[in-house]
Amino acid sequence: MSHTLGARQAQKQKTRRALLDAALELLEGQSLSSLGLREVTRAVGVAPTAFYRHFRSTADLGVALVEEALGSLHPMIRTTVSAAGDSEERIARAVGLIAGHVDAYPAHVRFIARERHGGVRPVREAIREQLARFAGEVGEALAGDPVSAGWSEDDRLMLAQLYVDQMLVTASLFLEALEADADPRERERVTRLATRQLRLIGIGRRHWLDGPAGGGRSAP
Amino acid sequence: MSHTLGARQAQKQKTRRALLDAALELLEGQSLSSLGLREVTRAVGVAPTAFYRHFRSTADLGVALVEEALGSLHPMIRTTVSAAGDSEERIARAVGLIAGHVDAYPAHVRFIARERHGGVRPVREAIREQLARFAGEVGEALAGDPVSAGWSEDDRLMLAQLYVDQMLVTASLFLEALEADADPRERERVTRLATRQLRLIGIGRRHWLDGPAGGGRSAP
DNA sequence: TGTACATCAGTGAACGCGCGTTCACTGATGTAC
DNA sequence: TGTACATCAGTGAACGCGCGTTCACTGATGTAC
Repeated sequence: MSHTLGARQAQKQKTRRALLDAALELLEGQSLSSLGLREVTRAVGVAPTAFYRHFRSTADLGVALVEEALGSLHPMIRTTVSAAGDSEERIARAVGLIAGHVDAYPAHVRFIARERHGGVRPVREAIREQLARFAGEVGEALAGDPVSAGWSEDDRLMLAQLYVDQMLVTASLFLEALEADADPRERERVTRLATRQLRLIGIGRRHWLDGPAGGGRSAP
Repeated sequence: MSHTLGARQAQKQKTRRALLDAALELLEGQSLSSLGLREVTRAVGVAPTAFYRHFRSTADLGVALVEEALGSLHPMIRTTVSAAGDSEERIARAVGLIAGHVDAYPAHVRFIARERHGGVRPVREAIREQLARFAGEVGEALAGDPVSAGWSEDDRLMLAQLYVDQMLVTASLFLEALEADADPRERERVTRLATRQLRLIGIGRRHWLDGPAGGGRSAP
């Protein structure tokens, strides 16, 4: 609360926000690699040249969107993974959190899903970096979980990456359900599917160290 | 062998192939939604208007690429899932097949990964359709596997979708390893990771019907 | 508090360029007799 | 086999349009004294 933004800075932030929001909306129907700078400024109602006061290019704007879309997820990760309750409760909570996040930020979710393998390298790299951080955090959280006690760091990270990818797959199924039709049964179907997939992974997790050699090399 | 293509038809096919190949190559550095018709024809060396003799639009060309990229995968699916050998051998073979496919058709793999959630709806839908067919085939193959004997149709499909998504995740990791650097250790790392993830899923699969209620609701 | 000067977010005209699409065409290939 | 006509893959000129980027600018906000 020490220094209030000057009127100039405040206005600049406002324009920047408007550019980011307009871009995110335009990206519902196209990829970042085809998003035009003039499209964005037109949507906001400023001159095309104003864009350069905020971003070097649309790729640069894309990187800013990555930070925004994935940065807000970190608190959620903690809540999801390290929460209390038995296995079944935790799965239900995780799936519910994913569904809720998709409802709250559909454009962010679509952006990440679309640009993760999209045509703009710096954006792909920013997403990869953020997802790697996520996986690292999930891996740490798993260390504090009795179910994966005694696992090697390596094994925890392997499972963490499986969870992160599974989270993205599920989120994008919820997104499809959200936009394709208003049929609430589709949403229910995705919940059921994701729940059972997490359940199967959870079972694999509980038996990971069984068998003669451990580390998943269990007997037939 | 009944009717050889006339010279005209043969030439047309040749141009069509050239357009598809050129597009696929141009798509290594961008998304379909920013691919220009003139770009493609320029790369092939024909007039822009020639494009219309083969495709209505670049989106239409994209749909053709989907059929090509995913159609060729069906035989591989059978080989992967329903093959003989113990669990560990089958996992090794599956991971090897994925790595080999990425080596053989990197552009196809990138195209599917990129456009699965890309900005061109008809292409997304074609990919979704093909992947659903895959999951169906994998589900059928699982029916003939003693490890998932007694599973409901629904459970088999759940696992099949998990496998298909996992296959795509793994393929795109191999692709990154292929293009990012020539370091063969990266490839080895991906092989190790994918192998262990499949192992964990396999363990979950073997214990799916354990426990009091079955269907994955195993006791803590 | 008032004044003089500096900063800088946003403007608007201008540029050269590549885009998708239209149209009438050419000339090799195919077909009917 | 030879001839006359039909088909149609690919051409090339032309169109209007929106693009990214440059530049000198304006005028409100900020700062120094």
